[in-house]
Amino acid sequence: MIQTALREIRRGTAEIIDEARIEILLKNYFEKGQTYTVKAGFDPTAPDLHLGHTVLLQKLAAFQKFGAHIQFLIGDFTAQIGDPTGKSETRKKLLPAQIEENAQSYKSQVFKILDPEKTTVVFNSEWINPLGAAGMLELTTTYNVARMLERDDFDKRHKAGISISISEFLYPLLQGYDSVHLKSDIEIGGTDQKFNLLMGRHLQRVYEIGKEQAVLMMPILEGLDGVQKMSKSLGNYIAVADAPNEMFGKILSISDTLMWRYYELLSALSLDEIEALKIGVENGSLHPKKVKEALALEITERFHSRDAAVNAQAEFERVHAQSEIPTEMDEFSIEGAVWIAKALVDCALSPSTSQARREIKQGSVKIDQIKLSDEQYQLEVGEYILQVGKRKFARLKVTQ
RNA sequence: GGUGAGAUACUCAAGUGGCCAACGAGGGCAGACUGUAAAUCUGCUGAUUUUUAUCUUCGAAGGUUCGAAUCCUUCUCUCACCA
Repeated sequence: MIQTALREIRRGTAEIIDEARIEILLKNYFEKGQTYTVKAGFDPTAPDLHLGHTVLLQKLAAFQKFGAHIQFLIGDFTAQIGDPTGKSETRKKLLPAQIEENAQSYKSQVFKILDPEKTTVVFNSEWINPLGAAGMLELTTTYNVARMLERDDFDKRHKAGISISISEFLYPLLQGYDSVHLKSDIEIGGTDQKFNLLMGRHLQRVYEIGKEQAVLMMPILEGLDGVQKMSKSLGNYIAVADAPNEMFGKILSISDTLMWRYYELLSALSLDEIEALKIGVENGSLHPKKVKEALALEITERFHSRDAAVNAQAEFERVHAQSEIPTEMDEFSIEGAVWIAKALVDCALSPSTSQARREIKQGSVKIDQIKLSDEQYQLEVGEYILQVGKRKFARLKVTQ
């Protein structure tokens, strides 16, 4: 039992520090019913969550199955400093109103994954504000500059002569102090958080709270391209708020290799179930596409509903397998006969008429399912279904 | 503060007076093949209904020239070494 739980906990992790401690916590839970706390901190800087963020949530949900109570920490105080992790320059400060708004957005999203009964949402300003100047000063005596500069990103910036604000030195200290205040048993975070996570252990020792948190680090989820990390700025992300059809389609478009990665980090299936799928694909009894569809269904259902997911699948089948048109698409209306390239731009199917002409030349434009080759084509009054490539559709009404 | 090097399209990167809307690679888009997978092959990848054309673009602003990404001046920023 403990071993099964431990396997699930270990699943997909990049690194675990003090695994023995986790094992003891699990043992106490299974034998004596004792619960323990798992802390995870979130910067309320990014209101739109994508699947990359949910990797951590998924792990927290796994912990909840094995007796953990989650301390879902929203770093409203620390957000005022800005986490220096991975940044090459000092971050801009966030306004309190923005922080509040982002925090609310987080709360509404995370309970799609976490069990609210076993979760406490906390804000670190609650205990950092009362700390005051004296407490803050005390905190700073626990660490020194040389060790702070050992940290990779600080080191690079320091050597390159790029400014590091003193307040940024406080960030890891405060994050660590959160663990002191919350008396966390375990803290989880991304691999890039290692330094900050270890600070929690350090400070728990210094402040003598009688335990040192175990640390569990999750890898960064790759985006749709399978190479770079999932991020909004790279455009390779699946947002938690994506419409069901879009979400389903995006998941189905990932590569087979990446699919297993997503299974490992995002699926709620157990390791044994995933292993069974893998074997099925390898011996040919399962088609990889079916397996990917199952994943797409699971994830779409998680953020929407069973019905929405099933519909998305049916829709996908219609549009792509049978190359029919989707049931729903954006509708546009234009007055008077219009040049096709212009119409494509107006329907947001092409970014420019030049691009539209190229697309026509390459045979990717279809009107009512018929390929168009004449780039001078004029659309007369009537209703048309325009298509560019395989996935962009629009319904256009040309009026007098 | 001193000296030197550099800034070219989404990214890297060639181009040192006209053949430059700018080589090449990556990325992206599209077509073929497929399972909207991967791999592979092909085309496209500043804008514009003048499309074997026109306009705008090579850090910014001026200047030289019939003609400038390329030469000159000033400015802004980045990097390296020294202090």
